[in-house]
Amino acid sequence: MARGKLSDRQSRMVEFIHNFSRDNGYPPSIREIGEAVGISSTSVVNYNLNRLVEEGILDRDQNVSRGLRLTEKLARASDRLAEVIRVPLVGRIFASEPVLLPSTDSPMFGADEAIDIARGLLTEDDGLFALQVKGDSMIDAMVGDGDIVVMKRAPDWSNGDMVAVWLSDREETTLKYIYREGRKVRLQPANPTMGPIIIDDPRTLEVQGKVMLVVRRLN
Amino acid sequence: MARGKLSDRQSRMVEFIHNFSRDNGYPPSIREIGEAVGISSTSVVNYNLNRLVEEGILDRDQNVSRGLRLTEKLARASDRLAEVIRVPLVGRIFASEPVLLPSTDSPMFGADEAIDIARGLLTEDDGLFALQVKGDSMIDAMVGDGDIVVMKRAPDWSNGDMVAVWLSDREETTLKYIYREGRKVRLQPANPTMGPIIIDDPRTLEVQGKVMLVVRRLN
DNA sequence: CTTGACATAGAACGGATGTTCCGCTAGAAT
DNA sequence: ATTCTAGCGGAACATCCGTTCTATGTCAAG
Repeated sequence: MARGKLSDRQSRMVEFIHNFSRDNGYPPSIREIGEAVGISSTSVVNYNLNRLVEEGILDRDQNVSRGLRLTEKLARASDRLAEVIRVPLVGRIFASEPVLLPSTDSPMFGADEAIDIARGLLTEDDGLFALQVKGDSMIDAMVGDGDIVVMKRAPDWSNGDMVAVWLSDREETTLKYIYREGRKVRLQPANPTMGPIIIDDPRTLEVQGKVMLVVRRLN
Repeated sequence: MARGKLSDRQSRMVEFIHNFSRDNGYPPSIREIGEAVGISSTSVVNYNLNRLVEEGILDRDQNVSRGLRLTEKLARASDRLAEVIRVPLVGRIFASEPVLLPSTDSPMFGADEAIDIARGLLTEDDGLFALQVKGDSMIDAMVGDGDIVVMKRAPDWSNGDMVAVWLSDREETTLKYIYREGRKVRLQPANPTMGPIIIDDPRTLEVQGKVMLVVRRLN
């Protein structure tokens, strides 16, 4: 798509059409577009609309009032199916306690809160749950107080995953990158200035979930 | 919704309006509705449309061609569009360079890439843009390499906001909580183990955006 | 039976809307 | 200098479209 070539007028037209359609439920007329972007002549609006059609940004229906719609990325409802995944917010995560895992059978049940995640941010959509971090104990994973961690129930992990682990001998939950190294396991903090933890006995380690996403809301 | 009271005609009208809007991107005209449901008279269509308005199923704009839209759940278009906000991903953010701000006029359409954010995660939806962090220089803000920062164009900030600032004397971009303290400005790292930076001369400080959201994708 | 509310049909009116044609200007190409 | 093209403005036109008015039929309540 050769879209860097839009003139200032054309950009404003596209933006106006988008906003108008969103606000009113139907597209603007040629004269409404003209008034919005400061064009007195309907023929000029018509001319630029046809340019936008050539650019592939717009579709038009001839001889139909308001017969235009934006294409592609600003597309309409039909393309927007299942764009949002609702992930249940099942609890909080402390350093001092194991992760409270949701019951396997009905993940949505019992959670009164949930968080919406756009589908494009996730590679999978099954077995997901979210936890809110409490306290500053996960700072070495660059995860702070109040951050939301979206995890996937993943009994079997693979090298390089960031996981939530419960270390039974230390009685501690942490978020680390995990690597298998022979019989041992290496837990690597996300903060590159910090050193790894080597777990000699893998039985003291329980992987409770694979971190898929971290979200921090401000204000 | 008290829709058991709808006549057969009115039900078909609602269904047709819904399908037509979905297929064409704009609502049907009165005559198109009439033809679809087998009504020869425009006044009868108009009459039944007004009935649907009374039922709360339809909204109409007077004297506007195709000036109607379905309300409630049938209004897929407006609902779905509101669920996801597409934020343009306008560039990357380094410690060593000022933030590349999007052109003020139409931020939506210059960027080739974009990131979807569920509406519930954001409190506002205007003037947003996203930057991908490059490098580990923002680790004191608990923001790592590859993280995506959603910002709002905000020339005027208020105490406690996390902002992206360009420090002209240090030639450095950082993410910090910002507080006005008399004539000075205090920049507080998100990491509580680190101390603040005090800026004596606010003219060496340029607030380039207010951070609304930080997203970290793993795998 | 009469009345009145409701639903429908048809026609006409006026405004809204897309289309087309003509003329003008600025700038690049020849 | 001349030609060509892209872009713009204005006006006229035919049609699309919402609105309104009148007339007709149905049906239940009085």
